[in-house]
Amino acid sequence: MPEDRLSTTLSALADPTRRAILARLSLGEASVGELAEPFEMSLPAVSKHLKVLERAGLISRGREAQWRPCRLEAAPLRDVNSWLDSYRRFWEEKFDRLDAYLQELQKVDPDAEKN
Amino acid sequence: MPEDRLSTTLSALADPTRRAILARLSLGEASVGELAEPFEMSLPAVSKHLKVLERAGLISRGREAQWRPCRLEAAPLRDVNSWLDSYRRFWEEKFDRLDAYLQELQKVDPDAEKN
DNA sequence: TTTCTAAAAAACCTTTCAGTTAAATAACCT
DNA sequence: AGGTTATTTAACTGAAAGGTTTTTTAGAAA
Repeated sequence: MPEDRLSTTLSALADPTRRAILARLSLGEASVGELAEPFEMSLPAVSKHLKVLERAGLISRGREAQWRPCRLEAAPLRDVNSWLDSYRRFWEEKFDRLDAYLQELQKVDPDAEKN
Repeated sequence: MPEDRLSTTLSALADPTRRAILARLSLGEASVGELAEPFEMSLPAVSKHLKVLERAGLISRGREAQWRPCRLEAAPLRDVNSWLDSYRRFWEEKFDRLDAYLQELQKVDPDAEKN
């Protein structure tokens, strides 16, 4: 159902195993077996996770003999980042307000932290 | 089973209806009915989406008479942004390579764009 | 050719998800 | 009290997610 690209990307990222795989791939190419090694999970399960990542364009796969080395493809992450950008001001604003509040506290009772 | 925060956030965001709700809330507080209005979807369905967003900490809800106004809470988005940060160099690197390629093209055939 | 290894596909199971309709809550307004 | 409005809860459905084991495919090596 989530036919739009951003939904596909985000739901691919919404799984800790898949994020761990991406983290591993950020260190360099790896085969399916190498990627599966840290997980207490069958190989086909990892293979499925890789297919999800591939469908989302987050990885690509080559062929070398009987291995299919995976590599990270960051373009969809950039798209997530762009989407996030339109909300950046909200968390920055929040921080500013907290900052202002803390300054206000200091003004009213500069020695509060000593108690 | 104890789902990590980032996974909860990302899977909440992986739905276009929920992202549309957040986009609406970025314009200001709104009641459930107001939020539901643009969608061809029953009200309980929207109510469920709101519960998902609330569980993810992406919205908070007040009480005003029979209305429950929702407002955007951006902190989890900041966390997504932080996570993304460690991958930023990958898409920027990619861009650099494209840039280098384009410069190479110009060097080899400086008049290509005139054709 | 046979055999080993890497990976994917198939078939299946269970849980979660996104939606529905119908009923319950809660606060306001006569 | 009784009725209207806003929202949630309950009960149900169908489809998708995430895992399993078993079977295929593909290439390397013997």
